[in-house]
Amino acid sequence: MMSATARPAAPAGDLDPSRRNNLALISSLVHHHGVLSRAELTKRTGLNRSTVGTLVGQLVALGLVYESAPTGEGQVGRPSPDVRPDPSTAALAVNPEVDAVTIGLVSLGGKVQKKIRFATERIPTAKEAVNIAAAVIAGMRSELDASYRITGVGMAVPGLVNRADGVVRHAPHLAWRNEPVARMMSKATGYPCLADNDASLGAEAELIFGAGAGRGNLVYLNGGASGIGGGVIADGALLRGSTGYAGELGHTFVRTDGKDCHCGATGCLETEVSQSPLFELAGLEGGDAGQLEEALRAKDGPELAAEVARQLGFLGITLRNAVNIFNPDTIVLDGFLGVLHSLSPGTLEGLLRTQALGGTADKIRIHRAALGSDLMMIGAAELVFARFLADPVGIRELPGPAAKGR
Amino acid sequence: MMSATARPAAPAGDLDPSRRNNLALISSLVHHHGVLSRAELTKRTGLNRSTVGTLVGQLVALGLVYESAPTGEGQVGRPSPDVRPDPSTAALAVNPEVDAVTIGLVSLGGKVQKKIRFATERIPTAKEAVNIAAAVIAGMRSELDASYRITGVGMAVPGLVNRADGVVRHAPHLAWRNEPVARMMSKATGYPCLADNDASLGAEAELIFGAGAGRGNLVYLNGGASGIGGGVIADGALLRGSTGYAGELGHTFVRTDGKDCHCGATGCLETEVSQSPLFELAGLEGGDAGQLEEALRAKDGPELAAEVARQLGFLGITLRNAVNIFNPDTIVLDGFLGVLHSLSPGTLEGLLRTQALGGTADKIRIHRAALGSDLMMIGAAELVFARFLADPVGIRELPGPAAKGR
DNA sequence: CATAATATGTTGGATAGCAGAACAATTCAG
DNA sequence: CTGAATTGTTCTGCTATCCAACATATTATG
Repeated sequence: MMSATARPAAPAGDLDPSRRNNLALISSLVHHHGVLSRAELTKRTGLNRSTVGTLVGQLVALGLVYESAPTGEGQVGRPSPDVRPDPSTAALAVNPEVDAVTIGLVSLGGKVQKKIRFATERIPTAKEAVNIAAAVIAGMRSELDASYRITGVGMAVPGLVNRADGVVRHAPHLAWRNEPVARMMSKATGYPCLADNDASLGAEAELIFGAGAGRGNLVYLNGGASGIGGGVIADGALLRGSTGYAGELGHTFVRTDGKDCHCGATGCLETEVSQSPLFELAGLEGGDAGQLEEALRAKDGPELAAEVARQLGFLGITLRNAVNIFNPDTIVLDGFLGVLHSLSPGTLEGLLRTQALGGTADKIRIHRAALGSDLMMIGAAELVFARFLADPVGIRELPGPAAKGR
Repeated sequence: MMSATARPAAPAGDLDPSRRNNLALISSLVHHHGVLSRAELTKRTGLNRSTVGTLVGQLVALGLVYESAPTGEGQVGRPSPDVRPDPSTAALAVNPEVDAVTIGLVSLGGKVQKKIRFATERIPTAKEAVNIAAAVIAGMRSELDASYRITGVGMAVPGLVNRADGVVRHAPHLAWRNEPVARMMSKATGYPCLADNDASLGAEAELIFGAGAGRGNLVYLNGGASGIGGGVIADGALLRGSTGYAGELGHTFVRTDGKDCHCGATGCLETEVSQSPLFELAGLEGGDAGQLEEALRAKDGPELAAEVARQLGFLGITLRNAVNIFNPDTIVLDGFLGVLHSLSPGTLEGLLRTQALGGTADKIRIHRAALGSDLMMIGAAELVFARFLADPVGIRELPGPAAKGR
């Protein structure tokens, strides 16, 4: 059996493409849903009972899922065993930031098993970030070898990243340029490694496990110390673009005669909307979004209200553009953008209702990010899982250290 | 053999999904390329020679393609017969505008066989547009029945259209609201009918047959009497959005304190960039983009240059946003936007080079639309073909008049 | 508490679609 | 005219799936 999916026959990984396809389908369903009975799997895939049986059996043998005793829920008929993602299959996640490198261990199913934040005194270079991550991973090594099957390392980097080759083209706040971080990380850890933009991965994580679960059109905006990052899920798939740099909503034009932005343009969202004036008004030196919100809620006043309104106005322009362009069902705001939104609930919704086209704005749900600080870990791990789940049997050909030239 | 593509098993149209998939693959390849030898088909699909043989045979029997004598090109070995789209399989295309309704006959392979522009004195209502089109089609009926197999009618409407149900939610320049045009057209003609936004269809047509052929990331902008429409191809697929209204780049924010737009917002591209001042400067009362360009080229002067620069500046802001968000490889400008661009070549490229992120702007090609006035016909027909090619065997279940309630 | 009804896992053919091998056809090179 | 190269054609075998019959486990019913 052979079904040529699109391009010159995918390098047949030993298995019939039909089988590979169906294996990937089932393992992805289980991974994304957490628990799914075999009966539900047959319904969702449309495959025959007997076929699902053999497929699940194969996945169990591969260590991707396991079957557990049916949770008798009072249904008539023979109970169907629960199929769950096998948490011993896992991926490592790395997220370099301005002031820290965070390393995580995420198991299949999207659960963060471990998270280590390594604070740095200075902004880490690419080499330093890789070394820190590699050292932490080396420390976990015996535990990993004993209890987990590590499928690879995923990196979430705040900047322009080419997912295909794992090169960071430019990460302005980290001052990285043309750093082949995936290759470096592979060499340092021995695991295959993939990298992508942090906000893109955040968007995917929110789509699969978070606020946008089940929705196919999601706009994700994250506000942090390193500016505003954006990721877009359009019609169920992450927007990548021709060279992989799509989704940079932080540089949407929002103001005529605005300030100069480091990107070369003027009037970018990122120059008008930032967290530093908020931290100042809150009387804080630094901290995370939660601390910021707490401090701001305590300190009320016209000055604060004006600043919040000003920033929300510019954010609203960006969202109005995004709604007209993407027609999303869900908008997810993370970091201090989520704080802004919750300080003045309804404001953004109101702006969209009057300014966006087609009167479809009423149906858009604006959420704060649901996954919190685990988001980047889950997103980065998903980078690895996605590739793994697409072909659970075939020999992985990630740009690992053992990979032959290409 | 069965491969569950994604959702609850596609309603098996009688045929094994694997076979259906491969048939669709081959017919699409032939449709998009025009001519393809059987040997090339085996290479592109990765399927076995023998399999391609049976598949092509089946498509010939279905009347989708035909094989013709090999064009001996001096290649060693047995010549491979050419496979071409069968032009007797065709679709009808309808494009209502402010001042006319255009009806076309487009055959498989994207060739416009016939095009009739029916000028109207007033802006047509939805009912009038449908009646005009139905009358023209009725006039062609005997010819159609004799020489063509019509697979359906596609409509390209300047406004927000829901492709799924063929309802025009709002077409401001036509003053249509919630018009179920697909259903109306089906009833009037007896053919299954589909409808979508004109610019979206233009983008698809340019992707498949025009300036963006082969590229997967394309931003299409069309400037006409009815404002500025946009369509985006992201990673090979048209951007649709949750309710099908994505791509409205004409309402990108480009100016603080700009004029009010009919959409409810201020400072939209469409309010700042329009063709009427250009026609005034050219001393024309009306006409198409070609006439406008000719007149403007004859009439030089600082006033004109200033207006062109002003409009290009705002267009540049929109493109800069679009480049940051979509990271496209191709930008296609149609209508008077194409004229603007060609009057001052290099201006937009320069703006993007300095203002867009990541230094990838150099690789972006900015084109004028290649397909000219046939564009909407081809795009609208493609709407029908796409559905037909996806399952050439299965009984079509378009919302035709014979379709049972749903 | 036994039996019926229902839903689901399991097993053994049957079928559809594709690959592969052997052979035939057609062209170019000398 | 012969050999090499390429591709169409035919036939056989394999694989993944579906289908039908049966087995199993639970709830509903008297």
